[in-house]
Amino acid sequence: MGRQPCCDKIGLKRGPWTIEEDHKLMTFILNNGIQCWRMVPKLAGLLRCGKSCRLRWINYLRPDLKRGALTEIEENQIIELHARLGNRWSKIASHFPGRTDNEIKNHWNTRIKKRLKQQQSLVNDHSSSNNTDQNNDELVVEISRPGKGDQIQPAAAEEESTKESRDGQNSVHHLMNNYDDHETNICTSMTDMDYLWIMSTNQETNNYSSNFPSTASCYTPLFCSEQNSVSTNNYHNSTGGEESTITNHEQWVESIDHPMLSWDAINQQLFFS
DNA sequence: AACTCCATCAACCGCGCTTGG
DNA sequence: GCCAAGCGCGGTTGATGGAGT
Repeated sequence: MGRQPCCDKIGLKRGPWTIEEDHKLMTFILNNGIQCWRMVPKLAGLLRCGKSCRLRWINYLRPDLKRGALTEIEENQIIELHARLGNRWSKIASHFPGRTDNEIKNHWNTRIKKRLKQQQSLVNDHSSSNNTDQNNDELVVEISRPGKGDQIQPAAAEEESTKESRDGQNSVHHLMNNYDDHETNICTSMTDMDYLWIMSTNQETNNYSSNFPSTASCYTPLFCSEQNSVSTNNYHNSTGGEESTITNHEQWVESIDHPMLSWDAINQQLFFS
């Protein structure tokens, strides 16, 4: 016999999450951590499948999420990484603490793609006027590549990249050689608090349970970190259809009761009751 | 003011790999 | 070793709000 099915989907809620559901999930995970997503909705009192809970936590509720639009520097780093890694969004996102793969994927599909297209058409115009037969894909990457240490302004970067393309360098190879330098710069915007949070989580496996401190109060300072400040979230009120507003996760954490229930205890309750 | 179009992004779907019985 | 379930990932969809007419 294998395991029990993840969810039967009958009687489970779908669509946008309400503030009540978010609160339940957030409270449960802060109090108990994550050991088994399949059990989370049951134990948290949610009519959602575990997969949906996991997605909501990873993409929206995680306290270490970095909110706000991606900066131009981040955008350029994404372009670099995409040139190296392709559509491996989770790998790309792992280089941006607090950013999710979904966020980066959406940003790529809605903005960067467009930006590259525009740049490519500019390059096409330019190259056709110059009677050159260079590879357009290479040019796109080169134009988008930030200068070392990301200090180069866009116009200067374009000038430099144009110069490089004239020099006939292989851009992807060039990017790979310089990647380590850029990688170290990606994290420079992190605050100490961000760092503490990251140090307390297992970034490789996304496994929060093993390193999750046992009290929610441990996280309160993290929510106060400026870099981590959570923007105002709008929710669709399930009862009235009216939108209600919550400022950030701080309020939730403050409101959380702290009767810690370990996963061991939960397992005992489940399997020995 | 009303309507249409478009951009954005949260959420879902399905596939493939991993893990446990 | 096999098979079924869990999980993570990438692609896609649909709801929403803003801009344009």
